[in-house]
Amino acid sequence: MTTAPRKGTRARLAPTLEEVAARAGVSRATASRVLRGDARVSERARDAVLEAARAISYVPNLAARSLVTGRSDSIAFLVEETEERMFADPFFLGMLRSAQEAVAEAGLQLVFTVVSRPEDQQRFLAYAAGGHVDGVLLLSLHGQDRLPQRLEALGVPTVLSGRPLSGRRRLWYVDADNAGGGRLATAHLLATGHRRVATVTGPLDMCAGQDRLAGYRAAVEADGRPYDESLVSVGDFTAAGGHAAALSLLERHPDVDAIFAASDLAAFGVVRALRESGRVVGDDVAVIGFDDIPAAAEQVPSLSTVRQPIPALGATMARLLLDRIEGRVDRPRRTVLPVELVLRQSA
Amino acid sequence: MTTAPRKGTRARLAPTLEEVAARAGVSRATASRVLRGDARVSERARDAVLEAARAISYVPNLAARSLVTGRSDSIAFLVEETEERMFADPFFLGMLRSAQEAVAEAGLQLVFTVVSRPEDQQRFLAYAAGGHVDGVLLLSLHGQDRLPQRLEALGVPTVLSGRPLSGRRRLWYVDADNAGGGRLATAHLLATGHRRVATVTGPLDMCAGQDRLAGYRAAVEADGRPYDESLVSVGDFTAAGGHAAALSLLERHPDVDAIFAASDLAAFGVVRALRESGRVVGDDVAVIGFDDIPAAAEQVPSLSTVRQPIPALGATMARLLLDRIEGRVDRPRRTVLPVELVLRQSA
DNA sequence: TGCGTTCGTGAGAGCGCTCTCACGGACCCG
DNA sequence: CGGGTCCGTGAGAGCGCTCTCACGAACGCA
Repeated sequence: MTTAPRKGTRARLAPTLEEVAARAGVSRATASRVLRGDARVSERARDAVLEAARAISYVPNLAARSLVTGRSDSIAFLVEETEERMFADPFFLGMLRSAQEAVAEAGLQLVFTVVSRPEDQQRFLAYAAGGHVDGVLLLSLHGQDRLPQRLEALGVPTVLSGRPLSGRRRLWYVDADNAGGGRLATAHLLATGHRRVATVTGPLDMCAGQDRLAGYRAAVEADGRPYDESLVSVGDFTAAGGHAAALSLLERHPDVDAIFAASDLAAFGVVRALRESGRVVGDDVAVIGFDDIPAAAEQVPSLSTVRQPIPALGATMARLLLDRIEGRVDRPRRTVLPVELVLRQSA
Repeated sequence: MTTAPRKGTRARLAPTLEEVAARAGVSRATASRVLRGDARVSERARDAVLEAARAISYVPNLAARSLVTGRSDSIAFLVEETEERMFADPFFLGMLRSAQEAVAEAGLQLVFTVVSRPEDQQRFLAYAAGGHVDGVLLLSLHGQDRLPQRLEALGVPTVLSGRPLSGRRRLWYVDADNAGGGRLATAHLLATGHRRVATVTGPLDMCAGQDRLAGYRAAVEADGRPYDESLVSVGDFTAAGGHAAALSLLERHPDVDAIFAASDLAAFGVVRALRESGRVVGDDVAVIGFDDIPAAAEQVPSLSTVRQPIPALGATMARLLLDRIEGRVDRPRRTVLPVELVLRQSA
């Protein structure tokens, strides 16, 4: 096992189906049928093949299989963020978990890839289009990134997390009702007597950021107020971004009495800024976040927030992609899942 | 593009090398040479092939290539933890980042897989042994888990993060000097006048947990004191585990004046327990952690800790695996990287 | 001028599997 | 008892690529 492998060959010559078949005294075709679980095989042949395969530790060569079937039986979970941001945001964790479960249940392998630099994108494209995966679950799409279009053009089925900003004609996606959530949160703040309701947005090159802001604006205007841009401070879904955005907001409007933050992490940053300025969260200033990550309930004071159905989002993405790969669905489908306002101490 | 694909076929028939060659007016062999960057091709042929490939958006079928070369040009980064624990621990983040960079630099694709349930392990084994990856970087090996042995037996080169507890004969690994780190931290606590120096360990089914404890013990005995098991409280590298372990420790030994925690996350839990019991960290009780994750420096008070060279660990693992795959190294190699004591406010 | 050496190229085998097709035997029905 | 249907099986093609080998042209040197 530890003899130097010649370049380009496996260290150990792997047993082939041919050898299994010979050992079991059947043809390659029959051995293949048994190992793929085809029903029309006699019990005698089945036992012989399974025993032979076990005896020589046979593992099918997936490249050879893939070359014939055109399938790899694996799915990519692709996150276009730096590793740092991905690990910092429990949203990705929840999505990964639920997608992983759904994909595993279908008997496929989920491989997780993070693309943080432009050259990574090119390599991933060749990897996916080269047939290493049957489809891609793509998270965290920014701005005018054409990766989904390029994947689709190369024949790689792709399902996005979140509505893309552009080129949405033929793209498949699963999204939460971001605008509805923004409206819900803002309307609640207005209805509970707050007069100066501000918002710390997400990145505005992402649809989720835009939509949550649009929801805020809709709620403000539905309340018969003018939309005041100075009450809007742009963040980026991170705690640090939320903190900075809140500071600039407090400078412009020291009398702000409620803030809708476009993510829970941003809300944590907002809360820190408020506390540093001597304000009491939930009393002087109400705060509502977005996502309902587990940490939201554990904050002091606990964070009111708009709950995204993260497990359902991941599972729905995975199932939609699998249905598409199997040819059970053939026209681009977009799913929008409802959100829910969760009231705690901060509002 | 959106016509229903027949089961088992790609939605769009991908262009083949044959078509590129025909379009460029050369043979398949020459086209292949150009696309793989083989030097011995005339400029005229090269240009024609590249132009033809571009024109029809040719992407090589990696399954076909892999069938011939026996290589997939991708590496698995495998974490045997639940998704939650993996995301909660910045150690994995740092390892992923540095491994990803080293692998990308060599032109290979890194795929990241998390195995949290026993059935996942079986699927991964078939995936890896089936030739989808050329090697595996395996993190977070617990107890008697035989996965590395099984991978090696199936011909999949594997490099471990951390020395395995058993079957270490033929296994390759990269580790930090855990025992040395434990000794360093404990010796410092003893040298600075602390009289009741306790430890909150990691999981004792992992070598890192055992070794850091062994380092603690060695330092205690080197100081001429008896090794007192009641000063040892078993944790699991998590903050919650550290908190619980510290509570039970404080119950047994209210007069403890220094604690060596086997991970920074555990140290955070210890600090919280101390604070809850009214003790002042760094004053009443000194605390030293292990890892030096970024959050350690940001705590109040900032956490003294044993710094693991996380970027070097990940990069070394990746390079060792790549060297092995290329046949540049052929005998099992184990690398142990030095650690360093970083003193801050907590000790 | 003749022979060896390089260089660029193409023909063709074959990687390990799946899948279609054809075939023989067992079975059922009229 | 003959003609159908089924059922289990094997032969063989071929997926798209890489790589070895052989060949002719161009070049160097004696």
